[in-house]
Amino acid sequence: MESSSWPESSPTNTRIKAIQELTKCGIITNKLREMQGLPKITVSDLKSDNGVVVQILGMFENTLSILSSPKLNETCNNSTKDVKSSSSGNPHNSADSGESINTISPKKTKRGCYKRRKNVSTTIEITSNLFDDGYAWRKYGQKTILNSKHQRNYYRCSHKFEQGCQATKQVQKIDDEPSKYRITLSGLHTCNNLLRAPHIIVEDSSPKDNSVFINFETKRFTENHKVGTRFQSVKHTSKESVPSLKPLKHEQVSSVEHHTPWDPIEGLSHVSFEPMSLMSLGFDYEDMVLPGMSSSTCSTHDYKIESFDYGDLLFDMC
DNA sequence: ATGATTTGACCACA
DNA sequence: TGTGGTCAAATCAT
Repeated sequence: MESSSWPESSPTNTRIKAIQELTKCGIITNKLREMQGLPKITVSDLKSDNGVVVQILGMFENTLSILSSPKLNETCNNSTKDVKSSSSGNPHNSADSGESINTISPKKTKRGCYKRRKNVSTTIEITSNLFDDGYAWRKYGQKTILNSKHQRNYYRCSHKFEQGCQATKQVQKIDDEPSKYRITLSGLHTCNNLLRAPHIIVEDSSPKDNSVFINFETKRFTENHKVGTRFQSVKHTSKESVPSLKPLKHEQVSSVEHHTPWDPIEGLSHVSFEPMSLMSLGFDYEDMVLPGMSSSTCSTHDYKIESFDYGDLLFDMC
């Protein structure tokens, strides 16, 4: 379950440590954002200059190690299926392990036994087409929403079980504007599998992640078959839900009606603006303009609202 | 065979 | 108590 390994359910000390780390991250991230005011930031800037990125990386690693420490898992182990899944690293195996655990804790025999995440970051975007944000999403649910013509689709990060990534995403057509979708991103990607700038993520030894992913429409734009399942859900979603992605020119509008032409940098940074995404990107601006992404294949953002709320902490990324 | 999607069921929260 | 978020078995796709 989503919340099991989240600080919400962790011991106070552990949570405080995590919060401290995240606080530092917020400060450093702000520094980084100030840097973005510069005319141009190159990879070499990011790597050599000031070590900010290195600091961010270190802090996130610290946070993640704190949150994924066995101690923490022990405390969660009693009440969730998430832990058993992540410990096995395989959702299918987890079913088996779940059985055994269930015998210990009868409560877990019940489906849907989980705790909802309340203090997770949420990003709401209104977009007129479904672009790929560089992450691998897996659909886990679809639901009819009251007073809404269209169903809402639920996605989680494909690396949820492998890496305990907590990110989830909801996609729903807007009633008034069926051509547009509201995308709600929840949680931060703690996985290291951002595909958009794979050559940057040199630390990742996984060969599958070293492929450039430019998948705005699975069938038409996927250049690398290894990533064919990325956002595959779009292709398969039924009837009304999420149709094929269409190439559009990009138009980005902030919540204050700020209209700007599509900018690959801006656009992408808004697609995944979580700290982990930013960290994983580590890009040069030129690196952002991927083949096939420039010009007409870019997506349309109309506006978005972002905030990162970690309990007592609020990182306003707007 | 393996992994992704569908869909009914279950539970937390307002 | 109703609604929405998630789980997980069944089904589908590769």
